[in-house]
Amino acid sequence: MQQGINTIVAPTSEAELMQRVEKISGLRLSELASIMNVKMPPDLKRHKGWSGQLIEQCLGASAGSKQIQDFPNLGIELKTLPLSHRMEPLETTYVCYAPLLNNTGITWNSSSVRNKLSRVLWIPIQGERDIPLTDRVVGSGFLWAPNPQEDQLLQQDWEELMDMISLGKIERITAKTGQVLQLRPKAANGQALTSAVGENGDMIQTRPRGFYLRKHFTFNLLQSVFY
DNA sequence: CATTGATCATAC
DNA sequence: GTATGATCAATG
Repeated sequence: MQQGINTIVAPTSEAELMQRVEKISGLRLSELASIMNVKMPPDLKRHKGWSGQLIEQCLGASAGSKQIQDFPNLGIELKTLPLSHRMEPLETTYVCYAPLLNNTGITWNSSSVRNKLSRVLWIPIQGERDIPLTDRVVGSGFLWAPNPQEDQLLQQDWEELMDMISLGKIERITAKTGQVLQLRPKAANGQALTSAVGENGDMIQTRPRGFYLRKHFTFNLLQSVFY
């Protein structure tokens, strides 16, 4: 068994964080779970965030549901990325909860989306469903920050979506809206409701939403990093 | 068969 | 309910 990576202490530097990232690269999820003394679920059907939380623990990310980056002292957000054998993302990437109310005054620069995506540690993980969870291998994690073009695309979509939300057009937003950023339901189930601005500026109840990165966006950033 | 809309676990 | 970690699975 590997030594020295079963830490829960937050990394104090980027170099320290990346050393830990290198140490878990190439390991199967079962090996990682064993090292961390975490029980493995049979699959992800009822444990969708399991691998993400396992990696968090391995790297010493601060747990919890706080609206901050995973490594606040380093300004780095952690995201796992399920990949096919062709190195293509298998899922969209959740970014953050979408504010539906009281969002006047929020700009792209002060938005949660930009804050979360300003610097991301991506950890690729084999994600194909025919590979048993236990055998899926962790890939080489890498640091990424949006380049000017990516930042502009994200800003465009964010502004379009936030405008619609502010103007009471949230029910007109579908997952098709946005080139690289999507707004989709984000809740425990379809019955969950939250307040939002309606068509006439009134208050309506709607499904909570979250921001997600489209797969082609994460695919492209993978390409730019590895080629 | 890719995508959209729905859903699962957990902390507070 | 809000927010974190996400993937599932019905549907077109």
